[in-house]
Amino acid sequence: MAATTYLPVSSAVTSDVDGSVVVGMNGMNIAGGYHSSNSPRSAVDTEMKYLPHHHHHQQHHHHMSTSPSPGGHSMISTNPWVGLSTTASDPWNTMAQMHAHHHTHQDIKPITGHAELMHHRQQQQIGSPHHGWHMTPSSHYNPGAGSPLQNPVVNGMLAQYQSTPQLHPSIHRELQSPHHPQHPDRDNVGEDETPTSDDLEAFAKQFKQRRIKLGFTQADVGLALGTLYGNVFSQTTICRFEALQLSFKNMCKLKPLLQKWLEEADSTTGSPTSIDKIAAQGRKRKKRTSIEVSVKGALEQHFHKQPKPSAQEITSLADSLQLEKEVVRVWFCNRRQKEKRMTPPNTLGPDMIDNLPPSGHMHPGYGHHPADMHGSPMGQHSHSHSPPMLSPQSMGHQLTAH
DNA sequence: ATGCATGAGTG
DNA sequence: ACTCATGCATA
Repeated sequence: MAATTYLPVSSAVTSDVDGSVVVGMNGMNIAGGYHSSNSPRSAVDTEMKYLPHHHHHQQHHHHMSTSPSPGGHSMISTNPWVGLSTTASDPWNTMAQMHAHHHTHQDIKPITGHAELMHHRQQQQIGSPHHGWHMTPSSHYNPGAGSPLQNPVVNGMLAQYQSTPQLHPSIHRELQSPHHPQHPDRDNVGEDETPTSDDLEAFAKQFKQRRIKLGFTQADVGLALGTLYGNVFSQTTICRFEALQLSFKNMCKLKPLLQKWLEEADSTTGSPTSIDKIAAQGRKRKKRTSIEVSVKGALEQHFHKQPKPSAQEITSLADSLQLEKEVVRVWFCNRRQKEKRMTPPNTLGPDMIDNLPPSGHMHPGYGHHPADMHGSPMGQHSHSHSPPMLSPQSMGHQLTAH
């Protein structure tokens, strides 16, 4: 069933280039191993206690004033460090005030570091995959480690990258308008400008290869991006980038950063400086609910029939599957997102029968049919060149009419 | 490497 | 209430 547990969630930390770490907590600060010219290694497992007191994170936030908030509250935090009241609301338990949102933060980007080459994971204390509401601050292995990172840039945020929010679905990728501001004299730098799916695929592959050769872990890169530009990313994101498991748009956004990191990384090969650190503080987060395989199968089936079930369908479905409605809702959201990734999942269970087209013959690998559904923009990747990713965003249904 | 989750932004 | 970008916690 559903395991609903709340866990503490990390907090922000400020690491200094020279290895000093400053944690925003009362007398708590942990330091990880530091540099090691080349041999990354540093092991420090710090256990943090969950503090019912959220400090608040900042890390980055940007914001343009021009946000027409419906509520009529446009607030620009002049000082990112000012204590913003964290809406500590438990959507699952005590949902009450949902106003007073000062959206000035996204998910925080905790910095975890160290441990990589080695194979020591000491975490994992959960025996049963469900039940329990514990707030265990401890245990969290830290990926990333002392790696040859370099680059100062600390002190709060400076390079405020444009967060590339969905400005608006104005897509116009390959437009060769006669009036587009391009370089009169092209030598085509081949650097920026919307890459194609193939470019991304190629870059991702190259990136991964270089990264590994340089001896960096995905977590390292994520961290480095933070020290480099002020945008920290998790191991997850880097991993997804490499695996092309992000949306086209997201890939495009990240590429420049990773590209730059790559340049920096191998140009400075041999430069010490490493930072790592971690911190955890808390804010509660619902624990991951494990959905039984059988239930997943059922969800998949419904997904095929109706990718976007109505609120009520969700309710009844949740009821019949004995899951919280919210869990089901989120499941569908995530499932939909998956379909939109560059490397979409092949929705097909080994034996997912039951909805074959009347014609009765599908290829091993796909099945689909009515309903509409866009197609996966990009086939796994069979060189040649996959069809351009279409416009990310508003491609509700765009069949690549060949 | 991924499953489930959070939250900002949008309607 | 949904989409999207992201990530903690896991497997």
